[in-house]
Amino acid sequence: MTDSAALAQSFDRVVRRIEARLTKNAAAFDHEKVGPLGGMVLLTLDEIAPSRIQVLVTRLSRDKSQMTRLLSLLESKGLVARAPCPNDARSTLVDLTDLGRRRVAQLKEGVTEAVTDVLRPLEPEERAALADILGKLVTD
Amino acid sequence: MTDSAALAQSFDRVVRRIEARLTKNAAAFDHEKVGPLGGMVLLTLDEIAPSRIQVLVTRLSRDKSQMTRLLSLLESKGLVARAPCPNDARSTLVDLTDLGRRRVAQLKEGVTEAVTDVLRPLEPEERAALADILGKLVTD
DNA sequence: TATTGTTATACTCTATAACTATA
DNA sequence: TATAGTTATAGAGTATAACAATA
Repeated sequence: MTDSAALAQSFDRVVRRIEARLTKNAAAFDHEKVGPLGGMVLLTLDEIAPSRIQVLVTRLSRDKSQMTRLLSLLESKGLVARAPCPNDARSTLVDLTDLGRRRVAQLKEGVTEAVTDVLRPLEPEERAALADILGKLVTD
Repeated sequence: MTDSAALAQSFDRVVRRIEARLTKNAAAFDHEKVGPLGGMVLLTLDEIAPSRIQVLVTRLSRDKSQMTRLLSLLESKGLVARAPCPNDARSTLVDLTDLGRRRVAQLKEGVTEAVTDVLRPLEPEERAALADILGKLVTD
């Protein structure tokens, strides 16, 4: 049988290793000091912007109040911009600014380096399998 | 090619989903209110106790000061016990108490339920492959 | 009534540095 | 000198509830 609790521990350990490496080298790529969560939001926006805030909340499984605060921070640093949603006056659209796009590129380099480092023990096929399997878990 | 940044995002999303589910149902299994990190430490001790603190620090990739604080909390709740290491007077051995062992059992049920829920989209072989791959990343 | 987003508050987790004791 | 563990502090992340505006 596959022990789910053991799986949770493995997930935690792998993610913590990645986070620790990212934090250690943050000065090299997190020039605006957006932090781990800020980085995730920027990377996500790079894929799906412009995006409604609620979409970010659901996709990243974070609290909406947290997303509000974080977006205000990113906006104050000139990395993202909020605009009213034309289809629904309750909603707000968030998009990357030009500066935001440049920072995302730098962010990606740092993240790629950390992840590559942690995944080094894997064969290319295993890496591909991992990407495939994780992809199936976050389809939406 | 396999995009490492995308992989990091998938990891984050999967782990956050698990964490969110765990938090939501915490009242059902986290009777001592040890929190997510406290749960991880207890699950780890269930596998490798008695263990030196430094081993926990390395294995979980957490800061040693954080581990000190957390262990003091767990000790105050009667879940773990510290004892001097006979081989090295600088070190401290941590072990689960009987109460700690009982709590771990309950914890495992809650974690198993959350992880099983999140991994439901996977076929059994994919689940096994995931466990295998993650296992290769945390060998030590 | 339900949803979107904001504000406020309390709690948990993390990073860093300084310190003591032992190897 | 180096390692194990502790203490202290600041910063980042998270959960919860209450609120205003719109659907």
